[in-house]
Amino acid sequence: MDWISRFEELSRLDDEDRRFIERHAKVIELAPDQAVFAPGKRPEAFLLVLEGSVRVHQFGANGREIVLYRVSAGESCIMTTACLLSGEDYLAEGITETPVKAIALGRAEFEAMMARSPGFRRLVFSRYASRVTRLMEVVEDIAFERLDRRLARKLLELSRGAGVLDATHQSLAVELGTAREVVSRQLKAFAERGWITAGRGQVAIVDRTALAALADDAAAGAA
Amino acid sequence: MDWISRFEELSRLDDEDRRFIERHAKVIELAPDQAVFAPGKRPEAFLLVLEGSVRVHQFGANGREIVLYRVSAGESCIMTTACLLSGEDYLAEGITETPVKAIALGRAEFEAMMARSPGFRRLVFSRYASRVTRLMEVVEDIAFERLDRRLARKLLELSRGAGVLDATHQSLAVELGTAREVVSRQLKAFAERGWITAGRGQVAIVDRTALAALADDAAAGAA
DNA sequence: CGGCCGAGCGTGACCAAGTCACCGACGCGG
DNA sequence: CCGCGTCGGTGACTTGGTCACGCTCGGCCG
Repeated sequence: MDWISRFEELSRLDDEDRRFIERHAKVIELAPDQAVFAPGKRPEAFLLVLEGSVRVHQFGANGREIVLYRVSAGESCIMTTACLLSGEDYLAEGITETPVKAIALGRAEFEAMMARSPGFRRLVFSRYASRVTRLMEVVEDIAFERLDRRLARKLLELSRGAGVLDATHQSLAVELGTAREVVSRQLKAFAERGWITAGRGQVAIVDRTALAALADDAAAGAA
Repeated sequence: MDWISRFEELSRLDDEDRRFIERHAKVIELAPDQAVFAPGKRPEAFLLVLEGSVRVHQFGANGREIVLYRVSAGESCIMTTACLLSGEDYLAEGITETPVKAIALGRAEFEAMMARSPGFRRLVFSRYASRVTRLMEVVEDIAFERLDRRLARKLLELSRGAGVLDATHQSLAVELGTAREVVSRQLKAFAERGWITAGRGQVAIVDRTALAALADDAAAGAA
């Protein structure tokens, strides 16, 4: 039970607060591709992810879908926290991408921690704040950025330095909140320029610098 | 100094907490069209709006702009709170639309209130949560909805029952995060169907039910 | 009073993105 | 080996965004 020491903010709490958490928090484990929460449901507990990552999706009326953000190790999900504290229902859906280990703190225990521990409050709020700014970045992205730049960025982000990336055109479309055909066309254009090569269910990054140039280029439309 | 009684959550605090706020909060007044906060700046205080409303804008690289939400009487701004608590800079800009009266609580006093008063914590969090869900609705809107429906909704929302609405095509474009020409075209289409009539700087709603039908129609594409 | 200028609007041409319909290729299980 | 489901490719068309204009109204200044 040394998960507390893995998180800076938690390990900085005083001993009493730490013991309180250790006594009242449950560690839960989830398989991949499971729904952590879903639209219309009410949250039960405050969640802090210890291992793995959770993808948060928003659905549109027409069946389209977009990934809003991910919650990874050391982070808590604002959706859960927000709904827990305000009593609203979820609007989005959370799905585990990997096996996930998390600690869950019931509503009453969460409120008790908020009352007693300044460090815990700071932890909750700072997580909260960075999610809000992240959401605003998503708005900026879909409202103002061109799709080729967004796709280039996403490819670099998801490949995380690896040369090959497992993703279907459909899953990339969901990441960007667009349609599969659009992704197919853009990937084809990238392939024709020699920046990537495409395989069934995977994309190989060939010219990382070219992609990065497109993604970063502040002036947008040169080349 | 009876502004406390105007807000349910505030008036439900115990006497001691109320007095603490009364002693430490400053009431500030702002003229219309003034910047309350702007990108790159650091927040100084927690703000709760008593009268008037503040528009929160996000800017894109290419000069385009979108209205994320408004903060009106009885509400607090999550941007301010989030940045105050996490130490991040603003990403958006807040502009008063009307004369605004608000109470400001310094950082230290805000943290003290968070520490001592469960009711105050509930107030802050519930505001916070409803903003997050609002932001997610914005994402859904721009990512998945057709522009004609969004414009119809916005016209109904801004007219608030009145028959005539003061707004330039440009200001409507900013509300929706699109370009002026696009708004002009849509308004022309609405006018041709006899739903509105357009004047310089104003739009008169003629057929409210037709607009509402377009806005609400879940199946989207009939007619 | 006339002329100027800036804000607001109209428009056509073009490009980017989303939608629809349909097809072919691959892979897996029966 | 066949059938079926997932994945990807493609053309035709609509919607939305960009660019480059030009017009008009209203106020202001000389």
